[in-house]
Amino acid sequence: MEGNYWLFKSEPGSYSYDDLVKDEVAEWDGVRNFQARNFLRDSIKHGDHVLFYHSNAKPTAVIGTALVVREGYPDYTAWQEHSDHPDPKSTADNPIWYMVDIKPLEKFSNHVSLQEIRNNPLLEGMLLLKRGMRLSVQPVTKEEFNIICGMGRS
DNA sequence: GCCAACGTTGGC
DNA sequence: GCCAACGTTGGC
Repeated sequence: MEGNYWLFKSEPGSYSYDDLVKDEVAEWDGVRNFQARNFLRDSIKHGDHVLFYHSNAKPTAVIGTALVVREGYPDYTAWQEHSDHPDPKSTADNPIWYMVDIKPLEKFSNHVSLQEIRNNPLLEGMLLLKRGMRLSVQPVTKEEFNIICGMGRS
């Protein structure tokens, strides 16, 4: 039984890879999309590997990797009225949104930009490259994960 | 259950 | 800042 691989998007202006390094562990809260929620709640397991991607950045790129250290549990920021992502429909008794905890693993010496990913024929199947793909939590294959790690170390 | 309006994401 | 793509909401 082997772990799975994921890509998490974050806008560096709100939470960057360096923030993760500083915090040592991050609660991946604030995801408010049902498809991404299902991954967080049902599929992402302790020990799974994560590509940490900066969206809305210059350039947009995979910055490094992270490790899942806690499996899906209710995103309590949803029922905190003054959090960044309140959702009054979610309650402690009946949570709608979920999150996981991650810790930093490896910061790449070479940030792997979206352009480099596009230019690599081995990665042409990546979900990230699909038109209109906006999922902030998405699966990647082991092969894609390893190829991007290789590019990040070169 | 359809679909128009609206809001958000995210690359450029 | 623009705008295409997509998700969500709500009237009917």
